[in-house]
Amino acid sequence: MKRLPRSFYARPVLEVARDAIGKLLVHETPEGRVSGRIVEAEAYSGPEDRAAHSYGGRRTARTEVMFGPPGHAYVFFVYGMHWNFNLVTTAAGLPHAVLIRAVEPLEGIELMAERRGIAAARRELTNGPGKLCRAFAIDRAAYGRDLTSPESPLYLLDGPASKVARSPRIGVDYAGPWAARLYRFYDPDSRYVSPFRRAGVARVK
DNA sequence: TGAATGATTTACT
DNA sequence: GTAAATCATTCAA
Repeated sequence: MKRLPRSFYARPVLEVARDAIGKLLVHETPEGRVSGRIVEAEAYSGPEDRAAHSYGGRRTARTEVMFGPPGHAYVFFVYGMHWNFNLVTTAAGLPHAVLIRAVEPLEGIELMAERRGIAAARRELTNGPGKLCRAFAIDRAAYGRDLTSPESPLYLLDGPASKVARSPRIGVDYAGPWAARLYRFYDPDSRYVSPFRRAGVARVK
């Protein structure tokens, strides 16, 4: 299997978010190799998107990597304890990114369980953006990493075709009309999709 | 320099 | 259902 090339990331952010479902996320660390099938992702299209960190063209040390070329990792820290992992997409100068919200564990499940401090069979292993970063040991060190570089221990592989459903994004109620947009993509058959607002997903306004 | 605040998770009631 | 945990980043002064 070959890691996904830059051309995968260098497309409109909604296409990348949709196509990310079913792809494989791999992280090789000294403790071992972990991988999983991406089952949930969200598109963020700053500077217009009020829900995006890059809204209004806000260019800071944190958002800087989103203004660079596609195929790099945007990793940020929230709520004082959780890391979130994004794919930088589209083109240099356009701060667009795809938040990876959930994966289905494939390899290194025991290592993930150890990092998470729960049983390997639990879906809580990787069914949320903060949880999967903990299980995959993704943190500040991964910020700005080129996912297409042969030397990068963190990368994406092609994966089996997947069903894809859409919904509004999670946790961005403050974003006004942008909160209603169907920018969240997920595999409706996966048990590892994040549990937030299960009922809300069916809510069609 | 200091205060406010999250693209969340977890443990409670 | 609600609330606490906990701190990097941001913005005002």
